[in-house]
Amino acid sequence: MRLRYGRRPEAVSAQPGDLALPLVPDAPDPRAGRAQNGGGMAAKRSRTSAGERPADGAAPALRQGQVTINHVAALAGVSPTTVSHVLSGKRLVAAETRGAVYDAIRRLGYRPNHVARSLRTRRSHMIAVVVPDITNTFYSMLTRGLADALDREGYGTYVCNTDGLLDRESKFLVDVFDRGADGIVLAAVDAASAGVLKPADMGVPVVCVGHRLDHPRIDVVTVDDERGSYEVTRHLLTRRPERMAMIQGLNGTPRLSGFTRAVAEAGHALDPSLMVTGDWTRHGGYEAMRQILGRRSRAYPDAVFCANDLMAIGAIEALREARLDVPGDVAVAGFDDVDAATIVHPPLTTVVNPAYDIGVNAGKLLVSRLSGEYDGDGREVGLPCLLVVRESA
Amino acid sequence: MRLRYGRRPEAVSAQPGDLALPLVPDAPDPRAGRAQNGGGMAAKRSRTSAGERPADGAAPALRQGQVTINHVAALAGVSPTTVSHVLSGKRLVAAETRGAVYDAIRRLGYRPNHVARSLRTRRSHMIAVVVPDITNTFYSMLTRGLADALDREGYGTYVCNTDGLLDRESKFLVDVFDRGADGIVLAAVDAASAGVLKPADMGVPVVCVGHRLDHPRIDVVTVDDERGSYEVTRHLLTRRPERMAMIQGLNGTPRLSGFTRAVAEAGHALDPSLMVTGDWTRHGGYEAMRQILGRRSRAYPDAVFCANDLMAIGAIEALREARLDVPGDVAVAGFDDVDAATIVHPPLTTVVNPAYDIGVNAGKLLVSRLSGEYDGDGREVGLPCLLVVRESA
DNA sequence: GCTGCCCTCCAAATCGATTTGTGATTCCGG
DNA sequence: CCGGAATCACAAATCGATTTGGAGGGCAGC
Repeated sequence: MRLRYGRRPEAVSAQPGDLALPLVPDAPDPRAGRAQNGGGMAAKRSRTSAGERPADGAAPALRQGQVTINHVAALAGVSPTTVSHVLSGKRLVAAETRGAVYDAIRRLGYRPNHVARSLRTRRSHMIAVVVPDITNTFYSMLTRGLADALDREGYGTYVCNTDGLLDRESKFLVDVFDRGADGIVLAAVDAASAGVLKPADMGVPVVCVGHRLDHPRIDVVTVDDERGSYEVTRHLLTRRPERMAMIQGLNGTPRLSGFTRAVAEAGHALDPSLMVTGDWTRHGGYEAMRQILGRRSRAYPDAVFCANDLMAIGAIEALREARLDVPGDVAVAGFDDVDAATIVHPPLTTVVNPAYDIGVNAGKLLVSRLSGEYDGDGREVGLPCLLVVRESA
Repeated sequence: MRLRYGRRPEAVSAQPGDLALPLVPDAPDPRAGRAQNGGGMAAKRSRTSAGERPADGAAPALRQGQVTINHVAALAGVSPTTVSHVLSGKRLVAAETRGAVYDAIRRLGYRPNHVARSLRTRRSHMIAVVVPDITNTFYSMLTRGLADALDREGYGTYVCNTDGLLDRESKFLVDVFDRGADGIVLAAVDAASAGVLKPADMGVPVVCVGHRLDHPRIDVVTVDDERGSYEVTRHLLTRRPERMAMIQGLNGTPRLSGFTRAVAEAGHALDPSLMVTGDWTRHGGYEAMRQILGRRSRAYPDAVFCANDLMAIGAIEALREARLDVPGDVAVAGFDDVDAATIVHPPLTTVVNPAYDIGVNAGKLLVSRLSGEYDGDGREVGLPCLLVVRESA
């Protein structure tokens, strides 16, 4: 008759006491629990692996004080297998035994080693987000939304800044893959990086932000930029402007096309000299506006749509310098609705680009694949962007 | 006579060709390389571990297509040990052999599994940064600086947002520890969390931002807030104001004391009703300023120092609403020099808080410990903060 | 020809967990 | 009182790398 389980040995020599994380529990002598449980079958265990090392001189003890599942098993008087099952719940374990295990865990302050677990399960519970620059409000918002969505599900967030450089982008992509990230959110400007395809083909879920990647299993979350710019342009048009201008960003098609569509619908003609390009920065917007104002023909535009708020802010600065009133002389609208949009004077009319929601949705898409709840073709979730009218237009 | 090494077998059945990351190299039949090398000692290897599994029905193949060090070894006709040594350079390997190994690596598209490596070496090459909110420019700047400094050294960055909540802070701290982070940067508001001590005591390097933690081995990077506020206050005093006000932040001593020191030095008296507290946000600054303006006594302050730029911006808004001119009626100064400081009108006089540099320095501190270059007591690096005079004061 | 050393490489143990196949009990109904 | 099902725990293999003691061949010196 075995009287092992449920009879947690009274733990004579389990020194580490009740500390949450014992400082030096290096030798919670595994044999302590063993000796008391009747010495039956448990004693015949003969593996020489960890947890058995008594205190012979050659103790490795690198990051010292590691309490392993073996220590717990020994103290609880069960096998490591059982401890694992108690923890994961993958197989039934008698209530009494379970209690003993939990007790041992508490006494030793055991914390599972995630790395070892990851190796075996091939799950790191970490996802990576690749952005051009976390310093940019849009991306930090996105990252925050993502982190919040993932945190709820027990996933951690790993961040990479590419600065929009293609080589950094692919470098990070393989790095992240090698690190065993469970999923990847790609919000880099140039999502065309061949690097993404590897992880995606290797079975790591990838969700892309913005770009629609031509891959059967990559999810995408987009915002309807085209529609947003269309709406804000239509708003500008209600002021019946004579000359519409636009400061577009480097290779930014959807926002441009929303603008042209609205203008065309209204039957306006577009003066090509009023269509200039900025580099998405505040300074770029400033320069672009100066370029517009410096044209030969003195006919100033009376409404300007900027492809993002930063450039709109720069544009307003240039206009102020030129002693032009906003919105009196020229109306200005932006895109994104960053914090700064309400800090400039006058407050910017713009379109909200729901960065936080994009992050949350990317997270959900990822989680649904990771949990196995979804496993089909690439999906696309499109987020609307709302027009918010303030004083600049 | 052994003719093994240097004689990479001509690889008859190394199907995966030259792909960088073969899609399904599940069975680059390990025995292929083996059979050709003379069948000498190599054949006597009898372990049944990975890489030996032929193609029997029960193939696990979770994240399929993993090329392991064993595959490489087999193809190169050497042992896994040798491959490892080639990769790490920890022991000499004959040039010929090395070539064969590299060749096999290339052909198979082998990439080391970081998780397995971490398990053995106890190094994850990942550090964690714990911040209140990555969305806050100060923290995203800090994170960026940190990431840049670490990236150079081959470390990745893992981000946690605590929202300033103590329980989240400690939760993340143990999470990060369990995940095997090699180091931790703690920039959370309440660095007093007992959670930090665990990792620190367990030998994981920790560097704290701002707070001076009372622990012998925790490095700290601080900025001289007190000095900064002192300087900016002195600047305000050059305008010979009658009534100085300050909007301080929740529990923010150093900035407050710099202010009081400067005021006292100038021989001014402080009206307690002109010392109010905001919650570090723009709205908080707005409310605080309204509180000041709404006092019984009609004597408006003529100079206000705000503990951060966000509150200064809010304060300016409140002043504009009250039709008070900045800096004509009242001068305003902030602290941090965020982007928005130059977007408000008038541009804000402030003190630059070198967030990026803080991050870089935190990274350096960490790296110096991780590389073993330094291993002493906790250090402290203090960064100066520069006064930048613009139009608001 | 023998000893001893150097150069290369290998076998086996190890990191700390999870996963299965299987053995041992107990509980039932027939 | 027996056979089968249900329950519970264990041993051993495994994840993919690193690490260390040692083996074997080649060569020099005596």
